[in-house]
Amino acid sequence: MIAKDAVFGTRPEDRSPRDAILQRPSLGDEVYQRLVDDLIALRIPAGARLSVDGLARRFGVSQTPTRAALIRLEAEGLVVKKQFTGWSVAPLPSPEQFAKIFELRCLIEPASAAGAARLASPEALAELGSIAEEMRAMAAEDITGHRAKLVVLDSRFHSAIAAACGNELIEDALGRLFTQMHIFRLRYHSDVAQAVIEEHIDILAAIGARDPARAETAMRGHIEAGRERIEAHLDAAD
Amino acid sequence: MIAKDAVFGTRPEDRSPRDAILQRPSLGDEVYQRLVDDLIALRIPAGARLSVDGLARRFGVSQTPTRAALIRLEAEGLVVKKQFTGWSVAPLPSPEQFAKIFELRCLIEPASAAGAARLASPEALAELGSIAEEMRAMAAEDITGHRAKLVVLDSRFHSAIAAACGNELIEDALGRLFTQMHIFRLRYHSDVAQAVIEEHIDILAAIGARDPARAETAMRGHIEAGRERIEAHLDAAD
DNA sequence: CTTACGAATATCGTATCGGATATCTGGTGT
DNA sequence: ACACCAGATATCCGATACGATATTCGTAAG
Repeated sequence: MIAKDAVFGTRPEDRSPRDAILQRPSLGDEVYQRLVDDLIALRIPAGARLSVDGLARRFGVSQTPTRAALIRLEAEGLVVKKQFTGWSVAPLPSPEQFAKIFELRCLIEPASAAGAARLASPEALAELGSIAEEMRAMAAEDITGHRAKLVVLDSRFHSAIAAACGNELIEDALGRLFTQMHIFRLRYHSDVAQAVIEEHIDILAAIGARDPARAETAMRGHIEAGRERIEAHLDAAD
Repeated sequence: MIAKDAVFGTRPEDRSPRDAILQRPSLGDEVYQRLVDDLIALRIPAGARLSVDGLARRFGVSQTPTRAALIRLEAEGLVVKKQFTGWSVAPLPSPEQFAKIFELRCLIEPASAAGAARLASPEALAELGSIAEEMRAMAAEDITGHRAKLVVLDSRFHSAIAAACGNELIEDALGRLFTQMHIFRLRYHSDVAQAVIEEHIDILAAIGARDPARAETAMRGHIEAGRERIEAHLDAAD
């Protein structure tokens, strides 16, 4: 894998204590992770200035790891740098850019679903099942109260499929898209619809049945339906 | 655009002197560019250690911009970092990884060709034409003498199509793949075949005729033919 | 109200330092 | 001869101080 997806990894706790001793994360990694958390939760507004000095003081570290984190974030498109002006949070994707995200997803994700149907390990299937079940239970209880959490689980579901398809390049490419999409959806208060949960179960059933063709079409329908849901939501007043 | 493709940009000279005064690149950017040039030309072998101190002395800058460049390169997968050990040039892609590159290209590039057929500007068409013509003239003269140059032009041709398709996300995603592929091809002495040049002309004709469907199928055939050519080449002794 | 100038502020990059860790080297014991 | 262990070395990680330069913003003049 070229770049580990630190945003929507399917198992946040997969770094065992034993490994933590052998390879604890660097300070730069920790600053990066905290900034990612803040950014994808919209705790820092789009366009806000991110001064190296201010962030370093806030996190209690020096400028060296802070710069490292910002450079990584810049490479992922979450922040932008302007010469002699500094870093700032990347502007919100416009609806046009959002359409481009869906265009690319629609090229890649049907194939990732088909690949997952062929190659998913039993553990990966269990992971997918638990995410889908968690979303179903949560939505049955109260869909509006778990808005942010459902959006996170939706990203985790798609990331888990990408991770199971056997092609790390596909996983990386989709990971970048999911981050952008996540921020967009939180900002525009785009809920996870009830239909999403049912579509996830359809996709999971096809993958579990080892039916690549059905997984592919289910995923394609899911993405196109999602695009239409969000466009309808954007047309409505906000 | 999220991340400017600094590897196979179609116009290396598009930074006019006027702009250079208004926004000269940072030292980190310059170090990054020089390292990219060295890496994609294989002037630094795969696996070689890249010490921050050594590179800083070599380029006549301090460690700060050198680290910035290495972090960017790491995010693009050209170098890898090991905690407390340092950076080194990323290992060569294995044939399996190479197949995964083609798998992803085959998902995206037919769509980028179709998009270019719909949206390419006259300037973009002229650019594509000049690249295709340059390759044709070069190959007619002596194909083995211009091996490296033809590989570069091939990447530029595909990058120009990606840039013309109207979706920066597609352009970015493909840019990463082209870099990996370029290095792989140079390392394994995989020539640009005569057929490649003719296939490029077919694709260009379909784009120029504003025929998305034909551009899409031509591109798909081109990529699959390329995969088969390289697999045949790998099977042969090296 | 608009424009221009200059001080304050922040960034970019340099230089240097110390602690922590990996790697290499050489010696010792079996 | 080989495995194993300890010390030396090189490098990275991070902190800090400083100068050069660009941006920003308040203020004054037209």
